[in-house]
This record gives sequence, C-alpha cells and structure tokens, in this order.
Amino acid sequence: MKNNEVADILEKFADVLEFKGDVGFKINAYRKAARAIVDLGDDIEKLWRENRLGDIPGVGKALQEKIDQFLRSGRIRQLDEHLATVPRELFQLLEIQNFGPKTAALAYKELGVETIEDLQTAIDNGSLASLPGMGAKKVAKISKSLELHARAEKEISIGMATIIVAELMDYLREKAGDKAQRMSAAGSVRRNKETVHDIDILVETDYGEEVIKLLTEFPRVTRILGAGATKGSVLLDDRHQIDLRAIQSQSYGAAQQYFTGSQAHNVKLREMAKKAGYKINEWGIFRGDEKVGGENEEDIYRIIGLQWMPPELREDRGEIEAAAENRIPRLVALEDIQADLHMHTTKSDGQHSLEHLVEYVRQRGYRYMAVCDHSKSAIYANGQSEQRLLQTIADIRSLNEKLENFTVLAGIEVDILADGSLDFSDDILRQLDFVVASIHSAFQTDPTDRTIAAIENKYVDVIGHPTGRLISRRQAFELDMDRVIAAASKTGTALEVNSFWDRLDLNDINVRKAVSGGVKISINTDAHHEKHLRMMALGVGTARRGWARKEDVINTYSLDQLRAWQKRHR
DNA sequence: GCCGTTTTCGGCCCGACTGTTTTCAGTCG
Repeated sequence: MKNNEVADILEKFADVLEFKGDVGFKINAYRKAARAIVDLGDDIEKLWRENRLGDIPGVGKALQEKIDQFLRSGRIRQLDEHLATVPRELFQLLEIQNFGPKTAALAYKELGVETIEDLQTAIDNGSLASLPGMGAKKVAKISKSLELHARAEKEISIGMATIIVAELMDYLREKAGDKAQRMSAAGSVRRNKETVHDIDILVETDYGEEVIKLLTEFPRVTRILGAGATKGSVLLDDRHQIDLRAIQSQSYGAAQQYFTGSQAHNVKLREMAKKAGYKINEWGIFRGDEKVGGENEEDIYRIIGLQWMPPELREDRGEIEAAAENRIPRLVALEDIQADLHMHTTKSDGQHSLEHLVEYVRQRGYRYMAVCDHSKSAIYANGQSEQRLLQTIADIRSLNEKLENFTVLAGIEVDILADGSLDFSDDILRQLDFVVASIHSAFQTDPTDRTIAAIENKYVDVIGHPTGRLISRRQAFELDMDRVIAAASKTGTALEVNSFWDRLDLNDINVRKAVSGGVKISINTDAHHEKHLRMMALGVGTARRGWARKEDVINTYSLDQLRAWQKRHR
C-alpha cells in the first residue's frame, strides 16, 4: 500500500505552496486530500488501476493527475519544479516550532537560509533578528525551538500519554483540591489515537491562574512554554508537551468539544452549524449574540441536530453523517471485556508463573482467560516443544480444578512458518482450548497466503497481530487485507487487536474494514508482565476507533458463548 | 484545488496568544 507515501507527498506539496505564499484554500485542499487517502482503508494503487481516484473525497481532476504521475514514476513534475526554488531542507525547517512558512520564506529570501545549520548561523550572528517583523524575543523563541527540535519526540505513544495524563491528573486533584471540578483529557488522547503530538488536559475551575501555576510546578516539568489565566503549556522531561486549559463550568462542554477535535471533525461541524445559523467556538454555541449552550458537550451536538458521539469516532470518517441519522453504534467498552485471550508466562518468555499470572488476571475482574505461550520455532522467545506444551496443558488442567468461578483456557501462540504451515501439527492443536496463530518471521515471504492458510486451519481461533507492524520501528508487512478479511469471514476466524502500545494491530482503519466485512475481533494484551494487562484499554480504544461494537468482539462473550462460537469454525 | 437542495462560480471554521506592530501578521491548535 502506497497510501502513506501518496499522502506524504501531497503534504509536502502543501508545505511548498504554503512556503511560496499560495492561497490558503488551495493548500488546504492538498492537506484534506492527503488525510482522506490515509483514512481510505483501501489500497490507493488498486483504486488507481481501476481508474477510481476520483471517488476519494477531496480528490478532483488536478490531484488525480498528480497522484497518477506519482504512482507511475514516483515523482510529481510540478513539485520537482517548485523544489528547485525552495530551501534544500524546507521540510525540516518547517518542523521547528515558531518558525512558520512566512518566516522561513523571509529568512530564505533575505539571508539565504536553506538548512537547519544556516538557521543556527543566522540566529548566532544576529542577522535573523535584523529582519523586518523580527525582534529579540521572536528569535529567542525560535532558538529555543531549534534546540529542542533535535531532541523532542515527534509523537508520543498513546500508552505513554495515558500514563502521563493519569499522573498529572492525580497531582492536580491532590494539589488543587476543591478548586478544580471536572477534569478530562482532550485532543487526540481523548480520541485514543495510537500516537499523539501533545497532551491536552482540561480542568473545570474558577481559579485558572492558580491551577496553571500548579502545572508549572509539577516535578517533571523542565520548561514552561507559556502560562496565562486560561492556558498553560509545559514540557515534561524536555520531550513531552502538555497543554492545560482552565475552563469555567458554563463553557466546559464547549471546550471539551472544541479541544477534542479532530480538526477535520470540528471544521465539518462548524460548517454545519454555520449553515444552520449557529456559531460554535470554545466558549459555547451561539445564535447571533445569544449563547444557547456550552455547559455540556451534548448541547453542542444536540442543538445542530446531531447525536452525541464517542470521541474515538471524531475523525470525519462518516460519524457526522451517521449522527444526523441516529446511526452512531454503541461501541465496545472496557467494561464489556470478560477475558484476555493472549498472554505469556514463564512457560515461554513471560515474566510470571502460570499461577501468578492467573491471580493478576483475576484481580482485573475477568471471568476466564487463555494462556498462549510461544511455540517451538520461536527460539528467541523460549518457545515450547511438543513435550513442554503437553506439560503446560496438563498444568493448566490441574490448576483449573482448584479455581472457582474462573477458567483458564490452555492455549498457544503458534508460529505461522515461512511455508504457511503451522509450528504444531493438528494432532497437537486439537488438544488445546484456544489457538492464536501469528507470523513472527520471514515477513517478506507471502504474508497474505500464509495468513490465509492459517485462517483455513480449523483449529486456529485468532490471527495474532495480523500486520506485524511495530509503531515505533517496523512497517506493517504487505498484507492484502481484503483477501484476509474475506477468508476470515468465510471460516469464522477472528482477527486480533493486539493491545500492546507498540503494536495496536489491527489498527483502527483495519478494524473498521474487518467488522464491516463481518469478521469478529479479539482484543488481547499479549501481556508478558502483570503491568501489561492494563493495556487492554488501548486495544479497546483502537477497536472503538474502528467502530467495533460489543457483539463484534469475541472476548466480550461469556465462556459458553465463546465455546459456541468456536464450534462454528472447529 | 474542490465542490454543489444555497451553487458550475463563489464560497471554503474559529479563536488565542505573542510580539511587533501604531492596527496587525504570524503561528499554533
């Protein structure tokens, strides 16, 4: 899939146009199209071959022609021509905070700033400060941003972000006491995006200045980027940006809506509101000068004729249209989860013994679980031989006899080998209660055919982390998701949403394809340690972003229901 | 550059903050 590459080049095109001072609407059109292509789900090359690029919202004649060029040759002639007349390191320069396209253009034209190094020189020798509209303070800000640019993480994983949010909220609750009422994450954290750019937190309070001062005094704060009466921005550990907004109760709901976004969702919402004679901003919803709502988030949606919708859906992927027709589904929730069906113990590479892991899982309130340690080919992970697996099965059976109101399913995470066969024979697999099959090697070798072969094995219940991607370091392998979904739908095999912060695989877009293709999903933590169990929330968040309902998720079933479901494909 | 029960031309979301300005441009979210 070249969707991300196409989107990237359109974003670059937009950057270049912005640098050159083209009209904003045109720039926006490029960015909008880029986003639509990422959200597509379908392979853009497939649409291209079928001559259907025009079906993508926001892609008209001119962009179709440019995308066609790119898919044919890997280049876009018009962009190449532009690139000859902009700084060599334009895209890196534009990543620097407080150094936007206008300033970059000025520095290029007047001082010949082409690279990050040139910019540093222009700061050091005072020439940047001498430009019109620039002054000591602006230059100091840019200088600081430049210093951070090298070090700052561009994206924070949702796993890390939720931990920081919890820590910060605990701190603020303790320090602010009665002076703070409602408190919530906003922005992409609230939407459960897999990675976030910064962390937004809202606090309902009449003591904005005090609460923001508390934020600046949080122990891990290394820099204060700004601190006023309604907004404070800080860096934690010089890496993670936190924006806190202090809101009074009469505007809290409007602020939640406004700052949760996404931008695309908000733009569409405000357009709708405008057509209906309203205006929405962070303070409320207004008809003329009259404020008609804003204390609760539901107000904003209701007044313009929409159902309230979970934050995870707010990406302008059809949720507004659905809300207008009362078609927002009831999404799966963390409370619906009855079991975790993919975890590891010391039988392979987990950190806890079987008994201990079971105890930790029970503490989370689940009704049953599956232990799925590795199979023999996973040597790096202490995979089990046939002999050891049979012992594991026996151990689990005898443990079950001691447990009340709880069942441990004897499972396996069996490797899908390079030739598409499984690491254990059917004779072994049939003795197990639950089978997850995963690819852990030879990622380039026919992953689609191998996955489908595993799906067609009647003992396989779930395909583990189906695309193999690691968010921070490895691309998904080339999986033809349409074929995989068709196969899984036919056999009744489930696809996993692996909840591990670095996997979240399937991702949101693929979850949506799967559930709309009638495929069940299984949200599992793949825990190797007790502290990993809490990542279930990340997987549920991802499933929610993929519009998954409770009935789409097999580990919301009771054990009896799960067994009945297994019978249909075994 | 896109798009259409407002339209094939004229629209295309909203505001805060900052610093440099004597009234606003640039940047950000």
